[in-house]
Amino acid sequence: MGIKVFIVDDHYMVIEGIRSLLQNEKGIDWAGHATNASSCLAFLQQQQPDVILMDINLPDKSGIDLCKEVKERYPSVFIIGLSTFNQQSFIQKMIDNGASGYVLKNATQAELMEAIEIVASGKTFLSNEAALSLRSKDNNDAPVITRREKEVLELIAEGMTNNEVAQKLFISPSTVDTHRKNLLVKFDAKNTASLIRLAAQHQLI
Amino acid sequence: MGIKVFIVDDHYMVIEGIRSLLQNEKGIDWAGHATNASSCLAFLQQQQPDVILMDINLPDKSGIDLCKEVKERYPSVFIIGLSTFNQQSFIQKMIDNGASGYVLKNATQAELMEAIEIVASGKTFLSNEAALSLRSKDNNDAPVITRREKEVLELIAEGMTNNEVAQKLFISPSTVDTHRKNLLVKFDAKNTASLIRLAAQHQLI
DNA sequence: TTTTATATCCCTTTAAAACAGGATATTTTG
DNA sequence: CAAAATATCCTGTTTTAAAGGGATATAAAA
Repeated sequence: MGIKVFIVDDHYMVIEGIRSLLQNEKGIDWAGHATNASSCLAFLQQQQPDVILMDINLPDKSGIDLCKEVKERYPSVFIIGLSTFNQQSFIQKMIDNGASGYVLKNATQAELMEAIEIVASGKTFLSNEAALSLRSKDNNDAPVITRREKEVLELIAEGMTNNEVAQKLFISPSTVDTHRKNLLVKFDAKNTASLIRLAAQHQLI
Repeated sequence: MGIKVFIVDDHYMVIEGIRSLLQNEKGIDWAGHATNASSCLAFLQQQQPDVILMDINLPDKSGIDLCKEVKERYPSVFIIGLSTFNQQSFIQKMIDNGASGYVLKNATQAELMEAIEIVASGKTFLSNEAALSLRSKDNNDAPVITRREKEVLELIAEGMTNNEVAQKLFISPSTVDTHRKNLLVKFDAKNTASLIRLAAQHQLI
């Protein structure tokens, strides 16, 4: 009875690749795969694997959100983030949301196996590049913004004015203005243009 | 003697996935793989496969440029673009540079096989989604902007006002305003916020 | 060569954002 | 519980952007 591994990735070729890398490993049992967040959650209602390899980009929901949801419902399942992007913000968010590891898609079989085994034992695994990225100094961290501020930010990014955002959220235009002011301060942005650019760079919109 | 297929992709898992998908196909011979453009070119000096599956994102050079280079030197080699991105501009550029097909990474084995066989016979293959994307009117393609407009756009994204941009570029604020108006029209943006978001989404800033 | 695209410049009015400087109620958390 | 964070709302003023309407010179393409 090996480690039961499940995969969520919207790319069939990546699923096949991982299956191919793991199929001859004795310590690994293939639990199955999903190509989106909802079928992953549906699968988990039936059975829980030991480790989930989870892509960050899924069609219906971000892997970052899915990670949080899965860990809330099934805390005993360990999650390894899987991505082509070696971005500090992604890695940090996955870890924050309960992931036990992060592996890049250009990882070798040995690296993948190492990650699965370490994570299954309850420890944390970061691939070399991911660990480096987390430690890098040119760490232009995204500012911490509240849920409400994020809502407002997204609506502004869609082109809405303060009044429109206010109507949409059933709050006063003054409140929207305040959130906006706080966003400018938090991002150290001079105006809306730089605010949206910074937010986009940090993948917040 | 089947169709000799070579793969260039920087993701080991994708290479494994494709190899796994193709290994039991009788009409296919595995010619090898490369994880970057230069080792792909080095391989081609030794031997030429019939079909190259080529990722658009490579570490040293874009697949789009590599495609052009390969077709110039080895016109008899057929190339299939491979990408997670179903973006019209990418597909078009690959075709323009001599690719005979475009397949998304979430393609099934059947689709991949079909693509390889059709392309090897000298015809062109586009996956369903790619073909749709090429024909779609709600073309999620970046609008064509002039060099000057791009300059202005970048400065706006940095948080500069019209007056500041004008000073920087040694032109009148009125001119900056005109460029700005044209940018809003070209991007079909309601205001600066949506303009910057769209520009960021199209990797223009 | 004539059209088209690009880049430049101007005016006016209205709408929106930025800035300043408050206040209060409700959560969250140490 | 008390402090901190969050979310809500207010009155102003100043600055900037958006929308509408123009115009001219030049370079590139048909």
